Amino acid sequence: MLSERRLEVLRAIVQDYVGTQEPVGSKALTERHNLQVSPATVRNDMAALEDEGYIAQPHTSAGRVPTDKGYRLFVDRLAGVKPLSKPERRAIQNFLEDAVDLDDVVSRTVRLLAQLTRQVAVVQYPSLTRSTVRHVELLLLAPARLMLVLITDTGRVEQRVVDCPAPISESSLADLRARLNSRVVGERFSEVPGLVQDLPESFDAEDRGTVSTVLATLLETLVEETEERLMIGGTANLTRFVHDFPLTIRPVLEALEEQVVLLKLLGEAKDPGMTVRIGHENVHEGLTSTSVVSVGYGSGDEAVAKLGVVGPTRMDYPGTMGAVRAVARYVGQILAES
Amino acid sequence: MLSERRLEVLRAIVQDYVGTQEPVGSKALTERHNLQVSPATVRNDMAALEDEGYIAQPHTSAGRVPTDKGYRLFVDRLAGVKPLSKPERRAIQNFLEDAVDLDDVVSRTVRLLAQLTRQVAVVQYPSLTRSTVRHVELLLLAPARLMLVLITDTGRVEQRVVDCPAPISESSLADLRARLNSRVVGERFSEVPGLVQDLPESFDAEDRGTVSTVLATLLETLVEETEERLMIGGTANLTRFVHDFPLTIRPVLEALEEQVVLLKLLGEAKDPGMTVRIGHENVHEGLTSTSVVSVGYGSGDEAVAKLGVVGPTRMDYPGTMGAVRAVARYVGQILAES
DNA sequence: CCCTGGCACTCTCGGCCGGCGAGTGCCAGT
DNA sequence: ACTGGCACTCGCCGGCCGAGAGTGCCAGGG
Repeated sequence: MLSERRLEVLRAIVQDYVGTQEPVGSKALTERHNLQVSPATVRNDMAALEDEGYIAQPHTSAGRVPTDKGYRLFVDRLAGVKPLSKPERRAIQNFLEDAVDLDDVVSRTVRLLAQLTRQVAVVQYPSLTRSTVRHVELLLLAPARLMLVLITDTGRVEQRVVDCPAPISESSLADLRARLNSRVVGERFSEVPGLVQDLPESFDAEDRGTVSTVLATLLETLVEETEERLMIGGTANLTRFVHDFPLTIRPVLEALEEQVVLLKLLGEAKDPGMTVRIGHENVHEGLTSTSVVSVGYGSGDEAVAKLGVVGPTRMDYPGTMGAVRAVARYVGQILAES
Repeated sequence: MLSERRLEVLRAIVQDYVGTQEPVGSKALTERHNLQVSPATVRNDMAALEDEGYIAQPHTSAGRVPTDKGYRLFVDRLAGVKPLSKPERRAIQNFLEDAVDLDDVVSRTVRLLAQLTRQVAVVQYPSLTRSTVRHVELLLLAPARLMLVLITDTGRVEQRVVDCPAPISESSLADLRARLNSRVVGERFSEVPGLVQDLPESFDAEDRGTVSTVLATLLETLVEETEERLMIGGTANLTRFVHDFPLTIRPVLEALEEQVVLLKLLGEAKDPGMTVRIGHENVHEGLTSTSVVSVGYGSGDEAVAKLGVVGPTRMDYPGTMGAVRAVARYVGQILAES
């Protein structure tokens, strides 16, 4: 067990290192933080912290640098979340309020997060697993070809072209449209399959094939749309670290281009509250020298999706966590209003 | 006027420099290309080329490097477009054929271009200026609130929520939906305003305000959607140049995040055929050390949008142009089929 | 037992120097 | 008009050195 002062030393090391980006030595520590002990004492503490694996020295006789384990202890026990200032919060709210549609909300959120944290921002589109059907529309494109449009309560619209096994009349289609909507509107996606299962039976034999095809496509769309989309931004912020790790930046950019990777990254954080994954805690090997701060956000009491930032392990955790949390809160608010 | 051999020397310099990324000297030139003259002669030619501004030396007594003007001459007069190999073309076709919808086509195209050219790929979504309305749908969300869904012949769907000045009945709405569609379906966007202008007059006074509001929203959507969206990819390829210009990469990444900038970039190329903008020919200051190769592509005989790549001025122009042209061709083909 | 001051040691970093080699410009000769 | 020769210019690389920062350890004192 580490003494109180040693924890304090670790905290000081993390803070200084994050601020200066340079290994921090014992003397500098005692000067900048009023630890009330001599450098020699701090050195002993540092040796102990190093034994425990919380800090490391890049080269013999250089200052110390926090390890992933050190950052972990820091965020878990030593640091709080730094709330944003009132003007900042107001700016967030104003900026998000001007959004005109869902795409705009997400894109504004990404820009906001990237700017606030000066890091790479990732925002998942609101999830559809918990969302409900607002409307299903069917349009005849050709005698045996129609378009299925699905509108969700989160404001997303998806369309699919359906090739029918047989031509269908406008009246039958209107019939199907009406019955379909009366059954599924307002229902959660997961409920839909059970609700439409018996629909084909109530149609004439000639239309039954088409109805089945339409329903199959609808269910398929629901499933596909449950797989999330996301938007990223602020990659230019990565260049701030180019001088330090020119060779680390490439795998990060590559990972960021793989939506699958990012979705998994966000998805891994099971906690609906804030999650911080530090360095090697990220399984994807391109991201082992980055940290990910993510949090769920939602339009109501439930979290519908996640957002977060990706940055170097040497990030300002309290500030970043504060920004992420605040943005998530306001986005949820905006979504609930619309 | 430059002699034939001097042009040949310039071509050799460009080719060697692009290949090696290092300033090329007179001796190396005579060895690698069989110019049939001595290094001394080449030196005289190089001095002449330098006087004319086609090449420059980074430092006294280093080899020569092409200038923007040199590259310009190279692409205009000295280089052809290098066609892709048959296996490459087949791979492109196969990869694009598997696309399931428009988003997928665009996303696959981006990945393909980025991979083929090992540069940053930019693909504009098919333009709507020349496209036509396939269907307009109106859905009642609340008594005085409805959703407008616009479907285009390129397969894009856009939706807007409309707040009406007064409640509207389902029957009036159905009436509006039918009349609206009978007028605009199949028409080009630019024609729509004139076609719907007098619609409000044919409705009862109570609905007239709502009809006007709906029409206004529709026209607004048409205009907004004429402003293009685009997708980019392959930014990780930028890191290949990080060692050479660590400070150049940041403005490039920033520019790439600004859709407006990219749209202007693609839009500036008036020629529907291939356009190459080299270095300072790009007005955006972040991109003055990059070249942009772009070309229009389309589903039929008309170009509906552009695609291209952004890379360092020291790129393999013939190869890049070949890849860009081939991809554009196949995308056009795929779009025409679907 | 914990803290402190002192001290010798290690290593990085920046500057400096000198040699090497690539590449050049010029000139005289064919 | 081309070529070979030659002197010259620099950038690059490796080695060297001194400064400075930081460390570990030890002996002494509260």
